[in-house]
Amino acid sequence: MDISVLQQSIGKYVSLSAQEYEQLIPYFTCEKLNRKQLLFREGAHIQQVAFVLSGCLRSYSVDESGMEHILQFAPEGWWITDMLSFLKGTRSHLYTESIVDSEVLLLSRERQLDMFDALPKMERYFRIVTENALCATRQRVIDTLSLTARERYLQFCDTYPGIIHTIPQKYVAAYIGVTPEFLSKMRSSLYR
Amino acid sequence: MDISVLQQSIGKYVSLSAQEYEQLIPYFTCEKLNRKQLLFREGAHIQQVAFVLSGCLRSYSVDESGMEHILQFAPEGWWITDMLSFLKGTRSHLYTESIVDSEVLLLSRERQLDMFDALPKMERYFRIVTENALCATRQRVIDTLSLTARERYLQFCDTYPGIIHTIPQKYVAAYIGVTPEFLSKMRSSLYR
DNA sequence: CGCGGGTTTGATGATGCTCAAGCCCGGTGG
DNA sequence: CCACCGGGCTTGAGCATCATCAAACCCGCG
Repeated sequence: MDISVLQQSIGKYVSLSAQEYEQLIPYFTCEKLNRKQLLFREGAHIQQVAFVLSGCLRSYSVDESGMEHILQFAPEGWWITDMLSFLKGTRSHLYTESIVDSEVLLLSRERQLDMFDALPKMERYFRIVTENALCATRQRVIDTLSLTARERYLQFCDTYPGIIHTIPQKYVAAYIGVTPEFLSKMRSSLYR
Repeated sequence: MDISVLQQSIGKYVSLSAQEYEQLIPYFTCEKLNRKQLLFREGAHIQQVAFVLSGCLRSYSVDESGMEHILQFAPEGWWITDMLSFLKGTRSHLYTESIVDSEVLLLSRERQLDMFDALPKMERYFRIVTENALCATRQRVIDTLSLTARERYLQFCDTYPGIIHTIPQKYVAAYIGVTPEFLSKMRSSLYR
């Protein structure tokens, strides 16, 4: 398996020797996912966090009326899991699904904590990754509070120029918090 | 100054010796804040994170129409700052204000990074605090996507039973994402 | 072909906002 | 003690945004 994507991500924040990278490998397991394959499902205890080597995943919740709401997209180089279930051991309220054929590295919480003791630099790496995720999520809260649906769509196009053309529009709608129908109407009024 | 609130917070996640707690003190500076006093303002480079010893703070943004949107409340025992400016050194888009007379400990990013090297347990502590903050913020995103304004209000009452009666209603409105007028109407229709 | 999922379009309706007025109440000065 | 002020909360009328529901369309795929 080619873990160079992970090495690149780690290398951005801490520097590990070749030997330390070797040491890292046994903590992870690799898994291939097909398009639309579920990695984690609602009701389960999520014990793993996934790092995307290739492809793209999404995590979403389904409300009581059956509507999906997307919490996160995870393209190549991103981490994804249900943090709440992963950290607290509660039952998950999220589904995590592969949008296209993907390859992920899985790391269990237990092994992650062992890793933190064995390789303190990895605790630093995850501290920074978590800080960045917190920033991004806070910005999203601000955006949903202060922007209109139209502005949130434009913001999304700005923030994720890469995936906008590779995923169904209805996923964009489920992320910015509107119905697919309304997104369609916004788009038709924008490009005219 | 009485830093037992901080010790209690740290003690929840890592165990420090009395000597290590002593070692910690010089990293922080203490500051008293009056009601409505601004700690950080928009446009500044936020170099510090604040830990609330007593009182309550809030961080909020002001959109171009002058409306305030509250990102976070920080009662006793909580950390607060503009993560984005604090981490990336960008100019802040947030105001951080003391709601009532408060006492905070300030920690600069520079000193925090020194502290991580001197006391790895504190890096672990902040890793966990950040993980928890990420969980909470993600839950908030889910709630704003899947709940109605009425449900978000009830959720808020549930989540923050303590502060609901100590802060102006308009702050609650600015947090859950409705106008003060509409919150008032929701409340009158709820309690009848 | 025909099927099915995604997207579009249109009519209608609910949710939540804007603006304006009035009220309540604690503080301040005469 | 009262008059007055100002900020926060309430109430109401009218309106904008966005959802719902239903129908049609498009297009890749079996």
